[in-house]
Amino acid sequence: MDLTTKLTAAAERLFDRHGYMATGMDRLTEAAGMSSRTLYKHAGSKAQLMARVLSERDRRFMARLEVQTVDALFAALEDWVRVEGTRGCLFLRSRAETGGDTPEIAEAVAAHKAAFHQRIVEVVAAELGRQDPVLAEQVLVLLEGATHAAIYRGADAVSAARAAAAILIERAQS
Amino acid sequence: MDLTTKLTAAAERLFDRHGYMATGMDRLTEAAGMSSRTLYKHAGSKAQLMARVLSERDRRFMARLEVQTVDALFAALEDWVRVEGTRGCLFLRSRAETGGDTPEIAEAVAAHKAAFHQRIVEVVAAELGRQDPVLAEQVLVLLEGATHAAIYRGADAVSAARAAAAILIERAQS
DNA sequence: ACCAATGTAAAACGTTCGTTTTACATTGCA
DNA sequence: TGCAATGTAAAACGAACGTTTTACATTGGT
Repeated sequence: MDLTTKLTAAAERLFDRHGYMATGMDRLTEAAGMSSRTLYKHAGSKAQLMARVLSERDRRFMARLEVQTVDALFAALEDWVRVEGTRGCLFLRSRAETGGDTPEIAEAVAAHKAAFHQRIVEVVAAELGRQDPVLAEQVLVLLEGATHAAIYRGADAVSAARAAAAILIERAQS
Repeated sequence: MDLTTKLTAAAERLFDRHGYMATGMDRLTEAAGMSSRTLYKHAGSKAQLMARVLSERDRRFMARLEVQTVDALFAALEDWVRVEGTRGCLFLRSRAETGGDTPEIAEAVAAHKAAFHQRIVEVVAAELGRQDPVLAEQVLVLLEGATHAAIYRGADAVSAARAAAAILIERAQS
């Protein structure tokens, strides 16, 4: 495996499980199995490393949302939390940890959330055959809520959100 | 104003705006307007201070949720974000920042989220005249989702969630 | 009048932070 | 053959971390 890939994977794991600020670079060199010299050659800085973790995560997450129906969005989220666990949204968390004061991170988060919103708008439009910005906002709230409620309510939160979305969609179709 | 109160208020402001880990104790002494000796007499430690911030916030937040209807829960959240801003849930954020490894914080968060869930169950039961655990879970997801979506979608997220909840309630009543 | 409590100001504690540097080994290509 | 690139190991950088301590001022109650 490529060293940059190995580093990014190790960083994502540690930042996600223990927090961005709480993870020191020495713990990262150990987890990535490389010297700090090599780490900095590939990472640039801690903030740049986090930004790369986020854009990599955006790629993986958004790939799962390439679906045709709203219900499939929630099915995709169910798969995601089964694989990744329920620790909330790494994007919002990393931005909050840094108070929005780290440009690389703030930009990666803004890009992801814009894409996320756009995808939902598209899927809702495809399912209804027309634009419905309010319904899209409600689906976004349900997805965001499922992600964060699952932290302490478990996977039931996701299936409850899924059922709620089905009701809202059905109502909007008739 | 009491020194302990002043300290707790200053700590809540800084922890919420800049993050728990990112806020140093020197910034806290300056914001609270007291020496570090006095600060530590009242705070105990940084983690204990955060725990006190959280239980104080729990008191203020839960007081606003002493309502009779689900719609009033969302009205209360609208008021809350108008006053406190949209930076997400400080409880979930502080637990994530510490990886759940700081017992005082983890316990304060668990206590708050249990009370939050319980309150929703009660309000849903009062409105329907019967228990409905799934609907309660959906309302919880909508409240949690509104809180987090509002970070980047603004207050519209809360009113969208409010409208969605109204539909779910209406459907459950008939 | 005095003692105990409570506060300030500031230095110091040892540790850890993110990052850079020094010195050296390995490897792949011209 | 040899040089440039890429890696390791480890020490060092100054700054900042959470916390404690030293020395001193103010104040309120018996």
